Amino acid sequence: MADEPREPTRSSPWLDADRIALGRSGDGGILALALDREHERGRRPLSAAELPAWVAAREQEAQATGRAVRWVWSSTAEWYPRLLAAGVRVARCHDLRLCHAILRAAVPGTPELRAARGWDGPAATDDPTGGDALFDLEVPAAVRKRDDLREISAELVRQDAAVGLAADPSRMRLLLAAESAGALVAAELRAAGVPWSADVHRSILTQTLGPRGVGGVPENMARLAAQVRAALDDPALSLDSPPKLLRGLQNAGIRVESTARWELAEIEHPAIGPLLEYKKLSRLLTANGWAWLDEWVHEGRFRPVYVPGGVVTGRWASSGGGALQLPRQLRGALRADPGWRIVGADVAQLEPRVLAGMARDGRMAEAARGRDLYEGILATGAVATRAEAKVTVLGAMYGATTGDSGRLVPRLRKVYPGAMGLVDAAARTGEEGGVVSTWLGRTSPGPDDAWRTAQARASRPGASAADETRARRLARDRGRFTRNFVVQGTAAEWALAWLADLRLRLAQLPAVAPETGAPASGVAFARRAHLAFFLHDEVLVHAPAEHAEAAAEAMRASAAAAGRLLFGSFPIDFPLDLRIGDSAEKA
DNA sequence: CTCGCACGCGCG
DNA sequence: AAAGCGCGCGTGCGAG
Repeated sequence: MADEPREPTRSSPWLDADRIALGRSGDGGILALALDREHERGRRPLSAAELPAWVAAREQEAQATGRAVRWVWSSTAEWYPRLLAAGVRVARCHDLRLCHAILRAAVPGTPELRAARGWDGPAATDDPTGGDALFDLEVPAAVRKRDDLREISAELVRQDAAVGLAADPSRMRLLLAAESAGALVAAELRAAGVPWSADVHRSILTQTLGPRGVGGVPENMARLAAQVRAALDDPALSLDSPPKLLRGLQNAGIRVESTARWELAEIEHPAIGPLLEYKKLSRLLTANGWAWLDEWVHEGRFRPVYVPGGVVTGRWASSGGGALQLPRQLRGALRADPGWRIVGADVAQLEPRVLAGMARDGRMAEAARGRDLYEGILATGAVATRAEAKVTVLGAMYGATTGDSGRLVPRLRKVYPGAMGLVDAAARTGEEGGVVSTWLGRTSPGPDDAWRTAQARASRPGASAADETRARRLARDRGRFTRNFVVQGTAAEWALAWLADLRLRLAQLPAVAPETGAPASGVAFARRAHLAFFLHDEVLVHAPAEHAEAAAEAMRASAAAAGRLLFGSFPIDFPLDLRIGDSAEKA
């Protein structure tokens, strides 16, 4: 990837800015330090109470003069919530903790960066209650030390140096800005909350599970459980314990190895139908039932905890609330406030599109242009149906070797040698123990000790056949991981660039009067169109009805901008499925 | 009792 | 229809 042609200078409203570092002084106060503004260099001491207004003033000044500000702080998750709580948004930041992790993996030969203490590990606070641990005594000493303005400045110097040593500094700068913007979005998403109707949620639960009976077991589940027990002639059988259920099934003469749905689905037996239905209801009850509602939804808002950079590939993870696993079944409960709309957009086939862009595969880009990518592949005659096209593309990116998918991948290799060459090469690198990088330079972890040991054991003289088999299996497992890493990770980068651009566009839309503002969220910026949900390749915006069209247009424009920012003039497009409605349900 | 793990299944 | 990537979470259950 590093040998790809360089694009001209990358530029975007969220990239270029003067930097102001925020940290703490020895006595625990806050210090701000302008780094790129000669005329106002120097430390400005601030109290915690003064900080939000001072930051807001700087942001306003930046808006007025066109000289953008980038706030450099130890961790967005630790600094930004208190600003948001005071109604202050910032346009740009540099999240030293997240950027440290990227640079550490991506840029070897930076001993100072690697030796720096306190920059690894999770943020000091991802307190689901939104509490402010920043100035609490309970903040670990290493984190307090990390917030010292001198340490902030020193870390930034180390990071700037590391960027200069990156395989492609321009891409790395873009990645760090995108990662940091994502951290802002994550904090804002939590502050704004997902508009959630507990009434709709409850009615879905009652409709599906039935009313809660005695002992709290919903009636429909109790009825299904009774049917299963009757069909198995096992009146005391527990359906909630996989080992017990497995024994129960086997005792009834059903030959299964596990209680997984895909395995049960193959069995013809009167117990299976109600059992599968029971499992489905049970999942809804335990994951997103009445208890979840009580814990996570308050005053019309679901406030999940997002963890930017929480996945090795650069995707976000979540911690608390399960925001990234919300069942589609409940999408109807995600409802706009009165007078507001939900504007939803998802990217069709994001991963194969970024693959085409990375590989500069003109034929694959052609198949994707202006239409469903799978239809485009179907049109080449490589496969017989759209469904085949889909499983084959997924198989190519995941490393399928068997089944229909694995069987058809070689055909794809013939039609799209460029794209397939890229993922095949990534797999080979992984199998050999190497590291791979995304388009912007996020680098995969290297193999762990167990992996290296297994390979070493298999290659010494007199290695057993079992050693060799195990080593080969681990090598292939790792190859599938690195194969997918480059695609999933680059898709995550595209999505970050999309979010980064979109949040600034939405911030330009006018605010509505307080009385018509989203009443429940209690956050100043929620008086205008704002991001409400993000899920890998999908974004929901909560917008005043009169701004819904403008929000949709902003989403389209941001998607186009993200594509250009990553892939320049290469003709790969990222069409959105857009919808405007009262809820997040797809039509 | 708490903790870690496997399972199963939700999401992309 | 399937078996190939990345996650979080609730549950049951055995180890400490």
